[in-house]
Amino acid sequence: MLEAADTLFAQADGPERVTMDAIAAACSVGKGTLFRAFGSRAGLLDALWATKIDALRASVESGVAPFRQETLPQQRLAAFLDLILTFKLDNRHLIRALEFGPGILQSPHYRWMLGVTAGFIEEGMGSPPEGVVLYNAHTLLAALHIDLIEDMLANGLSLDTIREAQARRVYMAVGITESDYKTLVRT
Amino acid sequence: MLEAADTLFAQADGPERVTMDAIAAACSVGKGTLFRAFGSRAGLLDALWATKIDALRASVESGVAPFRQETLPQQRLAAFLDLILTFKLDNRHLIRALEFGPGILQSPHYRWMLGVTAGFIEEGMGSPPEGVVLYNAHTLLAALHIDLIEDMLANGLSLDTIREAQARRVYMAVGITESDYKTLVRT
DNA sequence: TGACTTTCGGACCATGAGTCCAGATTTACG
DNA sequence: CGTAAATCTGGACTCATGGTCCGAAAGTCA
Repeated sequence: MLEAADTLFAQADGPERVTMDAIAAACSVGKGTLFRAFGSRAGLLDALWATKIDALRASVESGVAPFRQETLPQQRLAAFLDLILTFKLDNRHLIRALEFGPGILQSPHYRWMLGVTAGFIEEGMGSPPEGVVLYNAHTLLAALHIDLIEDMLANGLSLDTIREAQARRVYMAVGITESDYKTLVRT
Repeated sequence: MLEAADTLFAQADGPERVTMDAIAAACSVGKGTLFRAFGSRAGLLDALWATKIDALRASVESGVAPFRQETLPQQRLAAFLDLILTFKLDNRHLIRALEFGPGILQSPHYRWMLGVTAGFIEEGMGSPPEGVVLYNAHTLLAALHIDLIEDMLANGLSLDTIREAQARRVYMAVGITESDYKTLVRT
């Protein structure tokens, strides 16, 4: 049932074009059933997102590949954000639908990403000023808005350029110590 | 006419609650007239935004106060972003309506902000790697999404904390030279 | 088989953006 | 002025879409 919806989103040119009626039809099921199962459009999108994101979650939490404990937090963070980037591009229509609805920031999935990101940042920085960790985590994720990414891609930035700039930014957000920052500002 | 709409947005608790019918009624005008004047809801929002943003535009382009040529680009950028922050908070409902609609990134107003931001960054950095200026400009602005700001405010970060973190980030985006960055990464 | 419960599906409702045209208002002109 | 043409106005109407609801179908048990 989710698969049918997923296919529809993947094929459609815009997420707004995928109506609940269309999804119900694609599942050869009544609209009532669809709504009984997911409660609302948002619920359906959430459920879809959940199935998609489980792979990410698993690889991060089971500490394999670039996420083993020995790897520098900076590198784990960079790898994590890069993973999210490709994930979003792979599911751009679904993600677009999610990010245009209100309340993504409250969604458990976003909250999870935020927590992971903040964790890596905290590991990487010493004891940063109050709020900086959370701010940096939020803004790193904000740089991954699908709309923004696609706009950059459509305006001449290559995916690799974006990747590099993002990595650069990660090191800046995490790798610089407070004292480095202070000497920098003082000049 | 725009004033009436503005008042409605300011009073309503959510921008979705402000319907075109309501605006037409508040203007004591027919819906037809409203649509003839602005073309669509998006057009109306845009027109409203334009009137609001003109003040910002003027102060930045006329080079007064924190925007005189002598001021460091970093400081001008920080001042600019801070201005946008307060501007967005002052007009949160309107801005929310804009940012939830698709295509803000294409809007001339956003493009203007992007240009100004990128200009300051370029002034402040030497000759950064291809695409970094644009990337940094985009992501600095992305950190100002009203939804994000309000979420942070609702989760214990004070406005001053956000301001400080933002300033910090500006200096990192602009103030660090390429060689500083490289020695940093190498460690 | 027959009474009772659960689930299904699509007709139906509510809402809000955008259209359209009959009438009002203004302009043009003799 | 008076009248005809041109323009403008407002709100009734269409249309799309998320969400509800109820009669029917299917399942369950004795």
